[in-house]
Amino acid sequence: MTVYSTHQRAVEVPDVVVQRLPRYLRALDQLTQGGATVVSSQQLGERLQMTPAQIRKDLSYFGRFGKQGQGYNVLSLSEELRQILGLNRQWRVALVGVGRLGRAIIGYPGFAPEGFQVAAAFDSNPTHTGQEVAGLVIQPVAELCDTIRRLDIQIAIVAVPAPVTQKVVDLLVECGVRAILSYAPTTIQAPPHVRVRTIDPVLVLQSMTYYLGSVAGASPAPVAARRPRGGTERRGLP
Amino acid sequence: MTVYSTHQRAVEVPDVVVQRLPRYLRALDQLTQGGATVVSSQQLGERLQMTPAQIRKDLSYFGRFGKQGQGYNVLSLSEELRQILGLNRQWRVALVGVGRLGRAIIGYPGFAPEGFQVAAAFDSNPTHTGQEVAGLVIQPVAELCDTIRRLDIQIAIVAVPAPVTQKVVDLLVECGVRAILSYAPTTIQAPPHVRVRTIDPVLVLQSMTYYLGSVAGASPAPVAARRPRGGTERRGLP
DNA sequence: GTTTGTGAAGTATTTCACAGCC
DNA sequence: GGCTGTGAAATACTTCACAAAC
Repeated sequence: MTVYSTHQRAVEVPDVVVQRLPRYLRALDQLTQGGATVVSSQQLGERLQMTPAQIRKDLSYFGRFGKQGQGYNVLSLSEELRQILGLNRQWRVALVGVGRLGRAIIGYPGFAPEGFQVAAAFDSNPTHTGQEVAGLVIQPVAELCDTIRRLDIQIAIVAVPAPVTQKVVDLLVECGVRAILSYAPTTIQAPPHVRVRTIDPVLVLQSMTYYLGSVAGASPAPVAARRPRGGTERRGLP
Repeated sequence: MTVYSTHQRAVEVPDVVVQRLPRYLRALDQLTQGGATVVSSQQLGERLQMTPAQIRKDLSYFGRFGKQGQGYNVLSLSEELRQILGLNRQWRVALVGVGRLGRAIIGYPGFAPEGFQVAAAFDSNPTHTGQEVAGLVIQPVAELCDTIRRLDIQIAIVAVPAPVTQKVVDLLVECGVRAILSYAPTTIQAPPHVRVRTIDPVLVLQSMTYYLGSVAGASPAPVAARRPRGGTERRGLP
């Protein structure tokens, strides 16, 4: 997976860069739908609220996809990105925890069109197991490893209560899962060969209130000076 | 909101630092529950998978909360952080979009204990408006500004389809909302005095597959060398 | 004229390492 | 002995700016 540039020097791609690639891909898909065939880093930057230089630099980690004086071919660049990200295949995903949140995840229509198929769902609660949710029979956690290996599942989504999250993660790792998306509001430990990312809306809200000032309805002034960097923050163009 | 250090020099607190504070707070709350009264940056770091130096540096933006040779008082540090983040009050939150996802958000039990009360819900679909969900009557979007101003709401959660997201955001901004948490898979524009953060599980999955390699069941090797930085990634201690 | 790809420069963020204190 | 707070050093990331290509 280490990328070699034109000059055959091994270059570690920063994770921040990898995290931006899907956003480029999405913008390109929208452009395709809009009928565009070519796009410049400038145009892409306007759409994504980031600098053209950053887009060019990011893409240059992986190859030379553009044409000077013209820009990037929308279709071929999106094909390249899909290739780089490993998205030109289906990924089967296991869901652990089929409570309120887990059910919302199973029912979320955004995964399938992008090639992520929730192929198995597990819960430890015997009242849930055996139930069918969105065409999936909830299995007991005891069957987790068997099913994950049988279906060659490498990605898991965890939506269990915080106190049991680490145990579930340990089990998933043991069964061979290599990427985990957790919705549990807790820190997770995993060996370095397993990628873990957490989605936690409360943490997001709790950091945004910092900028609101705690006095109700007062002091809208001092916020303007502060500018965000990176992440999912929006950016002003210079 | 600009913070003055001991020496009265104005210091801009980096947003990455602000984003980590809620994680410290959560760890401290867990420690309290476990009966701990004092904690060192070392112990906190182990719990949160980050370096002690980073924790100390982060906290030092806001004051001197620790005691040499001893560590931090768990209770008073968590009180300080709550103060800094503006969390020692209730925040009323507006929800826009009461489809499948919006309903899951209304029903999510994690907000209230942290002081975030979903106080109003809106939808443009007349079949939804008037309905009661979790004790909240869904209002038409036409009433959005009135209600937001009447309830002095400064935070909104947006769970509408991508194509209408920008329009909803513009409206919210116009009504005086200053922080927006969006679940829509699309880039959002907002003036600099409005904080915007997006939660997008598909983007997360799409960047994780990069590290999996696209060959099914093969090449588990090259991943180990790559190390994450910041964000919600876990970190190995040196 | 336009736009890419990229070293070099400029920022931002993290980590080191140690004086000072308990 | 242990631990914080913090300048300084190291590293990571972004932006600049321009030669080369169309």
